Amino acid sequence: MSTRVSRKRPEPSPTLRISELARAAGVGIPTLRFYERKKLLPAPERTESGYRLYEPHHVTRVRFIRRAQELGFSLKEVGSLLAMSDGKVPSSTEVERFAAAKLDAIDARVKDLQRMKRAILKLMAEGICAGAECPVIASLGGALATGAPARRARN
Amino acid sequence: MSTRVSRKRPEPSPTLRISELARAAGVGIPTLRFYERKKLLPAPERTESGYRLYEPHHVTRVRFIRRAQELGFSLKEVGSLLAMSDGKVPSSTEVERFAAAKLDAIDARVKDLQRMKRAILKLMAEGICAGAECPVIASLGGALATGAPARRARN
DNA sequence: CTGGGGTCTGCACCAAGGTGCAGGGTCAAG
DNA sequence: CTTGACCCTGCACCTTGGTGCAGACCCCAG
Repeated sequence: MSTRVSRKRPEPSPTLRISELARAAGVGIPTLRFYERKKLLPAPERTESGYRLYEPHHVTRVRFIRRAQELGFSLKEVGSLLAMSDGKVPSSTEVERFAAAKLDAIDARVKDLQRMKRAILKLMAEGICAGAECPVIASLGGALATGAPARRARN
Repeated sequence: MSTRVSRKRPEPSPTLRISELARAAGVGIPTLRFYERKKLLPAPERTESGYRLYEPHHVTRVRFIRRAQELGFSLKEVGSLLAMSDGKVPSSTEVERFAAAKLDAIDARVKDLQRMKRAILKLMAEGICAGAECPVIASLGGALATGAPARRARN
């Protein structure tokens, strides 16, 4: 395994081809091409024959994408985060506004998760609840009796 | 507004028709029919002419679905949570195992979010980082130098 | 120089979670 | 009894985030 780089290329050029990056980052090959189309990965160097040549830090980048996704960020948002970290971003104040917004979003998400956690714990402590009275649902579905905000309504 | 229920129906039957539920819960009408098909909402009563008639607690239920989704639960998972809270669930131990798993998942998510938050704060404190060295990426994308776990690899 | 991997491109397809639209029934008001 | 707002069903379509597949290079070993 991996003897392919073998004695024919002992130079300090630790490039990866797509299958190696895929394996290292734990994703499929089509996914990498997909990320490239979506500009989440830069178009990599190519060999003369057109094979993509990645560098080790791309592994980190791809893993970051996956982790961020698991945290509930869309690929578009991940792209913004990456652009931010790449320093390739419009204005510096914009960076800060974006980052601040992200922080708020994270805090809100954490709070909601903790609310749900408490509700689940309560549920387990009290036994199964009946119908509409369930604390889990009430804790997150509650309109707070402040009337309906009503964000959308089409068709 | 809502004079439709007016003097023609003063009985203690506070039913909602679909547009009212949609408005109250902040979703579109097709979404409600979609949830019904997906068994997230029970098939409601109908009028003689086939109009759906919801009850007030359905508002809570729909709001719960949306909140849970925002927290990163899929509709399938939300369905399990709802089934759990409805008490319509296979075995009681299964409930607990599911709930425990959810709690673990929530904890993990919170931890990652907090990790990302710290990284963003650091990023803001230190100014924009360069390329692969970015603390945001490193904090979440890091393979921990333990070699590649390599979960998937198709095509 | 032939075979078996690996890779390329483009296109089709998938699942989730909806959204929109046509064609038709319902119902209260004017 | 017509009009307009609402509702019904079914079907098509959309976006996101990928997967899979065909057809064709590339490349190294035997």
